[in-house]
Amino acid sequence: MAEPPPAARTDAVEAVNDSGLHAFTGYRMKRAFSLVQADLHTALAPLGLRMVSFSALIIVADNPGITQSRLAQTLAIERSNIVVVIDALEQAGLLTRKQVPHNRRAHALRATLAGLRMRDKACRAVEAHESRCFAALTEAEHDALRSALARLLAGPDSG
Amino acid sequence: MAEPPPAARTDAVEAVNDSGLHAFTGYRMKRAFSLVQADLHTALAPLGLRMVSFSALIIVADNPGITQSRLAQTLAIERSNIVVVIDALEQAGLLTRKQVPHNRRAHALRATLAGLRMRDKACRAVEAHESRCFAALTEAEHDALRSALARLLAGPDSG
DNA sequence: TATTGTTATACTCTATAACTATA
DNA sequence: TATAGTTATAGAGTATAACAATA
Repeated sequence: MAEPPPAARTDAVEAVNDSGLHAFTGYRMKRAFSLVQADLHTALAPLGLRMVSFSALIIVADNPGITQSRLAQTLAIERSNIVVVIDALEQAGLLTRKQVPHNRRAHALRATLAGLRMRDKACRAVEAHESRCFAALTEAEHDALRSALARLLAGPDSG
Repeated sequence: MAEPPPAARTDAVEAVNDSGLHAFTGYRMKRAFSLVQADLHTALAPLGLRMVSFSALIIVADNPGITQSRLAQTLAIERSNIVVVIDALEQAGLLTRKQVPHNRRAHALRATLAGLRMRDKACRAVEAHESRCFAALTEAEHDALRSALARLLAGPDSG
């Protein structure tokens, strides 16, 4: 290890040692996700979508007739918190809420034509965002990241 | 792939297709981090620490005399938001705020003896938490995850 | 004029409890 | 009794603006 150059003595306030924190994988996940999240927010904002409404739109588009409870369960958010998300998507004309014939409690969600188009447009925007965010990774690194995350999500009792 | 067992026919409401969402690495990061975050919260709660106060305690312990601004910068949070975190750690007797001799604006933060002990105890708890959370990964997978995250944090112009 | 710590504020995200209408 | 949707609310986390003291 070389000494720091003399020029750095006056203004280099001494680098902060954050190695203790970065030793934890969870902390790295937090910081990395924070970067991705910020860029995604920027990518979706012009479309009038937030992360959760984007996620909901995709699930509804791919699962016509899904109920709010099932949607909430799929997104791992509370039933009560999905309401305003669906409200916004419905008011934007991107999906419809209809009574289920044989269960008048449940509401069947379906993407409208505008919703399907928005889904496609948003997916293209998010794909571009991911290309930007993960550009520092090689294909192999990206694949390794994706499969490690999948393994975590599958749980400890799965291989 | 085997067919699902007949017993599942009646109650299996039809599996939800969430492949469109999981195609996005960012979504996997969100879900995986959410799991880790919840477990970490549980691990730190008995010690009276939150994630941000744990992080702050580590940085202060490893960087005696650091100012609040430098700490906030290191943790990538706003200066204004670090105040209550430091307040809590100070009131818990885990660190001290002292005037810096040649700059009466700045406050030098130092961990107390109790703070250093709490840091050690909390680190052991978090290490146990990470062992639990990442138990599904092989050593190689965990390393790949850590290095991919480090690459993301280093930015696109560093490889 | 710029920086450090601070306060106030607001907005998002998330979690819980409780209500209604159905089943 | 349990479920689906809803409302209200409270707690974190986060971001901005503005101020006093100091440089």
